[in-house]
Amino acid sequence: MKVFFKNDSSVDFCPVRDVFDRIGDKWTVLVMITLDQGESPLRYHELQERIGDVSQKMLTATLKRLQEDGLISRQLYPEIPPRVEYTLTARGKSLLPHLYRLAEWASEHMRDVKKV
Amino acid sequence: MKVFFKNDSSVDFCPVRDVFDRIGDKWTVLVMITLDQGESPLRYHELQERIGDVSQKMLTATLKRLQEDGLISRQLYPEIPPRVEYTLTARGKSLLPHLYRLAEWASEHMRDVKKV
DNA sequence: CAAATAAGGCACGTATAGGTATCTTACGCA
DNA sequence: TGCGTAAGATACCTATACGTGCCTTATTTG
Repeated sequence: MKVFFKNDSSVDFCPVRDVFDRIGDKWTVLVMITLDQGESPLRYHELQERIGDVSQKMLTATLKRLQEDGLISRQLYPEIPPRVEYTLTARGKSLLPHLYRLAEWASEHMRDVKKV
Repeated sequence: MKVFFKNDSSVDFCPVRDVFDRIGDKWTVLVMITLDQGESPLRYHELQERIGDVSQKMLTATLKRLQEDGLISRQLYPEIPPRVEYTLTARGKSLLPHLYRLAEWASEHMRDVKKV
């Protein structure tokens, strides 16, 4: 498998690098898992409350980017006040098992590993 | 499975958050995979060349942290000039399959996902 | 008429991750 | 006598990820 080298002559196609550049930020994975654990669609403020310590600015930015990438979908109900519901797309769901496996690994090993 | 909430009353134990805080930086995963793909121990400069665009400062810092966390081991041969070899530990190796699965997912999906 | 409500937008400030450039050590070799 | 070599250390600088605080909109309710 071709995994990552930037200086690999043939490519600027480096899966490992790409995926960690994309989801390695502070909130993306958390938002995806929160959506997965909620009973399907979650509204903006529900997400904010469940995650707890995410700022409004970062939650907005994270949701926007996830949507642009086709990992979540955004449904706007033009009521007053507005209602917006977020759901994982099929592509988003397809990523989750891998994240959970990492979480399992972490459960078993992170206690011994230095906290950030 | 308890995955992540910081405001979960019982814990400051949030596997997903922990593991991404730890390996979500720019170089950690790359170093681990480079070690895995090399024929076992790799020397400092070999790592630097294979990765290609890592700075000396960041490679040193990344290796040091990986070693502190028991994910790689460092063998110093006190010759002149010095020789240092890095290897994955058992714990380090146990993390790799999960990283490869993420890479596979990325191979299939990242082309459609916006690049950083 | 004022307040509340949901989902943000926007300006500003800071902390830190990461890059660059220079220095060190101890020896063999020309 | 001075250069090359491997593995870093250290000081300095910058870019950006992230946080904070205030503003907006359109309607309903007291």
